[in-house]
Amino acid sequence: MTELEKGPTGSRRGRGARERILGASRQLFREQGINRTGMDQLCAVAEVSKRTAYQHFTGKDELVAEYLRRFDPSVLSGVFDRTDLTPRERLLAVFDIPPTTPLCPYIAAAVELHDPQHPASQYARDYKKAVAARLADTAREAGAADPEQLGEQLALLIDGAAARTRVLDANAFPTAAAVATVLIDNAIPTAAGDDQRREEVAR
Amino acid sequence: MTELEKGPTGSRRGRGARERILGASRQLFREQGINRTGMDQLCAVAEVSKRTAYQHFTGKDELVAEYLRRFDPSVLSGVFDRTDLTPRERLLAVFDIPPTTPLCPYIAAAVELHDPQHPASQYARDYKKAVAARLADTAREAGAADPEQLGEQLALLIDGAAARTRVLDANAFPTAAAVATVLIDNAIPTAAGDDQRREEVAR
DNA sequence: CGTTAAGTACACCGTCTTGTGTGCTTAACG
DNA sequence: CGTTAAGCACACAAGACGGTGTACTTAACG
Repeated sequence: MTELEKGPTGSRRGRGARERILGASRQLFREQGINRTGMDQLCAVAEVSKRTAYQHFTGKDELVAEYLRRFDPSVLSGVFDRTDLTPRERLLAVFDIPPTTPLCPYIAAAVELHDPQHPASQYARDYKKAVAARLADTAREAGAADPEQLGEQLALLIDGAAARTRVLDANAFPTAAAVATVLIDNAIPTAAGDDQRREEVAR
Repeated sequence: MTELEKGPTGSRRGRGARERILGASRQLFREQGINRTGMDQLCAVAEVSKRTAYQHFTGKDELVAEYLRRFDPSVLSGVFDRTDLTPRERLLAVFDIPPTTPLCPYIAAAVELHDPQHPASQYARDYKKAVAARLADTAREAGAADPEQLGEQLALLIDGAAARTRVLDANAFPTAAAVATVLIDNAIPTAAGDDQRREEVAR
């Protein structure tokens, strides 16, 4: 509302309520899920009175949507802008996630909220499409025959790795990376011949 | 408890409570999710008194676990046993799901329950591993170079398609099938030469 | 200093949630 | 027919949930 939203001038414990609320959301929604996190607990962790929370957000739904909007998928957004990598390397770097990743809140939100009309669900959809588009752009840059298709395929691999990691409680991104290598090398005409490709497939 | 659990002799409307409860679970957990389905509503749909429900299941948790155990993923279990298909065709048929599929309750349960220790979460893990193993068996039968790896990769594609279909509200299985084709043809030494393979990739 | 906006404390509401306790009816089976 | 187990109706607990009302304090800024 005011232009003083970010960076509480003096964080005398009290002034930066909105940011503290969103910080607590990030922590609790990841640790416990959205539905299992009550507003009471959230406010307690954020060290914010409940009244204040409801002055910043009309309801929990709006808070959830904003939480997703604010979520910075540091891996992806960072990878796409790295100029030290070739486009092909960037496509593969997407699967090189640190093991401490909290795991795709967009999928979690869509499943937990269970309502495609929910603002957060809509945003999750938009975000997923945006990632696929970014991947397609990079694929095009890398000279892929059908960039849109490759982008969609790689996006599917990311989601598959995320979902499988969650269910199995074991990192599935290496498997996804292996598949990605095959797809990329098949889609991009490189100097590498069929022999090398076949070797990478077998690995 | 008794040996009369399945097949109510006379379904005079009243006797087969347990089956009706599980039937209602299948319907409601899919339509609304687990957390958004209360025991009151579930009992109403099942036409069962709440007291009866709690005599069959010690709590909702146990009901959820049993719901997952009973879930018949008709597509997968059917596909693996089809003798009219070659192993390779069976691996691809997995992605040929009817559009009316309710979409992987195992992933949904793992996300909704948000507790890896929950019986249902543990079963989901077991099930996913079993599917990967079945895929690996079929891959071995088809003569794949590294059946375990191919099985794990195909399993990841299935989960990716399921998750992505849920989030985007659009069928992602065709994309997964396209990737599967590439993987399978790369992993299985067939009479088909590299030229044909390259064509399939471009499609 | 005085105004104004931000935040606080805390009680409270209605609703929904899982789960029980009690006493009754009904169907199956020997 | 009489026993036994399955099921039923219904009220009720106890707590979590999202959300509000009210009156108060504090910090920033001109």
